[in-house]
Amino acid sequence: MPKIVDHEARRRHIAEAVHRVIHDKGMESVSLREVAAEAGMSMGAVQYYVTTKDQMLLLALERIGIWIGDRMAAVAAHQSTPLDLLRATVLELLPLDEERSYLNHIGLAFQASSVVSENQAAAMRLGLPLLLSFFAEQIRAAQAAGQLAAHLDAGKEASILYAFAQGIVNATLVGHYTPKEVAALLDYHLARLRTG
Amino acid sequence: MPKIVDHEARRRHIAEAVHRVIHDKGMESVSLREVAAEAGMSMGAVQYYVTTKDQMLLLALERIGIWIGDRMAAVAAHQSTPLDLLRATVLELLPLDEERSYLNHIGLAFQASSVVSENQAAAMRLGLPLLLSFFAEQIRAAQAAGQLAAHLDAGKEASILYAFAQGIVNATLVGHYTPKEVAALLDYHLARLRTG
DNA sequence: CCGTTTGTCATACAGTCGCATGATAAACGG
DNA sequence: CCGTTTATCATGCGACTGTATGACAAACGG
Repeated sequence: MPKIVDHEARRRHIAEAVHRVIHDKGMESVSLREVAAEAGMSMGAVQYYVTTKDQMLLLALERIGIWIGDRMAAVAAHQSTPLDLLRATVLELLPLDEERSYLNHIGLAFQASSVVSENQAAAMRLGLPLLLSFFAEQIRAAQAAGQLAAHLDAGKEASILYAFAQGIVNATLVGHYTPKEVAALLDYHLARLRTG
Repeated sequence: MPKIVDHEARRRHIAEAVHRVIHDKGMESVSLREVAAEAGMSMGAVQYYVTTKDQMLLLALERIGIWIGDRMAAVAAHQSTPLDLLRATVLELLPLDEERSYLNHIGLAFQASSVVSENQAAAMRLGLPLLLSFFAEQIRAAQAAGQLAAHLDAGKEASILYAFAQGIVNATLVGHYTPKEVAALLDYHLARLRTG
């Protein structure tokens, strides 16, 4: 068995096991043993790819970032107008189906964990500016296309839009909103930014 | 020593110790021993007031709700116009100083924990509608007073405002915004809701 | 003054934790 | 074919976990 193993695949496999444990039993019950069992491998094998628990969590966190990035890129390739793209991108961040709910669930756990672990906080901060500048860029494009009002501050609107999305995620995961209400709220907000 | 003890005070004392542990070392390192040490009492004494760990966390969570409620009530007593009150109330929820940062830090940890514990999720859901309806009421009052545009949907605006606040909290706790930027964002958003 | 309640404490329990170690086997390079 | 590298494994270690239990002291009611 040894020698010919795809390290990248193994790491991804471990990261996904961490995700499942976080989702099913919460961040507090993430342990090397639990993750190893979930991944279907021995504890020693996990340790071979990840020397410490913090490293394991960091690996899982980075993979979440990649996952989100991939989803965003996929959406970006399929939309027509800047405003459609903006709307689709925000929707992509919201827990509107099982996969997005799963992703947000894990993201929220890491958000809380990040406040206490500087490593994780740093990893978390990596993706944020990219997302914000992407939002801002799309808002400016929509303004140029006459879809959004020209007087809007694109940077601030991007921040507000992102904050809105995160807040909705929190409330929805606790069970306060239904997917339908969430989409309606986003459309209501976007409508007010329109020209006219 | 026994017999003449203020049970309520003891429970509050324990809850505050839990808060400090969550804030300083994260939710994962909350244990009966750790909390007892933080509270300056023996483990047995803690167990006398709280029979299980879940109960202890629930107690700490309820106390957070009370704390926030008290802060909101205090603010509500000191403002003049509906719009001022609305603004002040939202600001009260944001991590603009050490105490509010402390409070939000703990709240975020519970938010993540709640997704896995139904008890905590239920407790979390308790305060939310109160806050949302308070926001909506204040928005309607501001509309009646001519401070906010009459065509706004008060309910949706309340939801958006709260989501915005929660999202800003997340980003700020990870270290992305400064208090000044946060306040500027809120004012920018409120300005667009104004009459005219 | 004495029995009962109320509060506190130390300790025991079985289980889990992160991490380290040494053995073992498979595939490689020579 | 053989030594080295790569990968996996089982196991051990001390520390810590949540919970249960029994002893014990202080204050009460009668």
